[in-house]
Amino acid sequence: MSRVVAERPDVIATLAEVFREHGYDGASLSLITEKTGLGKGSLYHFFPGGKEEMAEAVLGDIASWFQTNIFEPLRNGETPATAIDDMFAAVDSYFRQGRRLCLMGVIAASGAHDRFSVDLNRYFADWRTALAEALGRRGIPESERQALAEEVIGGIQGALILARSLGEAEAFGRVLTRLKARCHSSQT
Amino acid sequence: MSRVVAERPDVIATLAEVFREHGYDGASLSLITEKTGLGKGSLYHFFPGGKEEMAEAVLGDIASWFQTNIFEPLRNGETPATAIDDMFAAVDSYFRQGRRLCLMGVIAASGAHDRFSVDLNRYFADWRTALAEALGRRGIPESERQALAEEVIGGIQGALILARSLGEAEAFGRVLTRLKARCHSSQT
DNA sequence: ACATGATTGTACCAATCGGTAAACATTTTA
DNA sequence: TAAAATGTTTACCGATTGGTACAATCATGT
Repeated sequence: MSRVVAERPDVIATLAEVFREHGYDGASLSLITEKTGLGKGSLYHFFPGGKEEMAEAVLGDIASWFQTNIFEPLRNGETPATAIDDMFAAVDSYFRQGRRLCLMGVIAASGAHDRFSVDLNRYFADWRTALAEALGRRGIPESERQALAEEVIGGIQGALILARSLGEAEAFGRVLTRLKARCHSSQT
Repeated sequence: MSRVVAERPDVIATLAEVFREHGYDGASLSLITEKTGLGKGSLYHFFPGGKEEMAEAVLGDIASWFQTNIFEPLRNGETPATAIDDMFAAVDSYFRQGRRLCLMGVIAASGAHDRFSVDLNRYFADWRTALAEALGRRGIPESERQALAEEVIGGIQGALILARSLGEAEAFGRVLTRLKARCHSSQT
């Protein structure tokens, strides 16, 4: 039962943190080796495709976390209002009150963005669809849903960058509060 | 009068494009050499501090462009309402209707962000201050100004990332329109 | 106890990284 | 027109990059 050696899933969380902090190009193999405590041998055993496969694995992991914890509840939550509130709470906690960047955003803003365009596209498109659907059940008119969803999702991404740049993590919470209010005031 | 050889300002625009497209770490000297048409010798003649000084020069250039074309009009525009409208128009054009990323955001989301934290901080703080001031003259209450300014500036950043990730440049325009409306509906 | 597969450490690779040196060409100024 | 700036070319540097090969080690079911 107890395994002294590492297993692939164990590494992914650390990999995510390295990519988040240093970007795709900035995350060198030696840095990854250092932070994970795994030598190149182990790394290439788990990820034969190298750095690209490592990033792909991390992005897949994140995508499925959001699918389970954010998108799914938005689509099937008891009441849409609480589902939306839950989304904001989960987002605030996931991004550590504005102290943690979104790896999807980090990759999107990097030179490696075209290498992972499929993952990026699916992540944002799924989020937009799920949120728009919840907004629809909340009574937001068809014509408004998608645009409001885009405003909210983009707003979250931007608030993370803003908070980091200003060195004011609290700015993230302030924006989040406003975006949540948008979702609750039916019109506009 | 006519100069065959290059001058420092000529290079900066090209450098900006390279950093924007490939990020700080992704913009290798050989790539910069290729895109600018300048050899390492010329590059290091203009920027003795190397890559870091190149990026610093580009960020300074961008900062002063925004200072002149966005922040200053916000502070001293005839009427605050048109100053704000002008800001949105200038932003839409500067970011090529969502097809161009913000280099400040790109750097902020990269591993090199702490190397340029001063520039990033000033850029976003200045923008926030200038916009909040214009919103104040527009009648937005003191308590609202800063938060709304943060929502707008963050919203712009996020919309750029969203538009690129979705492969839908138009999403940027949609968000911009909504943010502009926020600035004009006095309350909330 | 032993074979087996999963995991890891070490040494190595060519290519590229950012950066330097200095001879060379071109303009500008005096 | 000569000297002094200014700009350019080329060759080179050590360090680091992502990646490979493979023998050694480990945990485990039989």
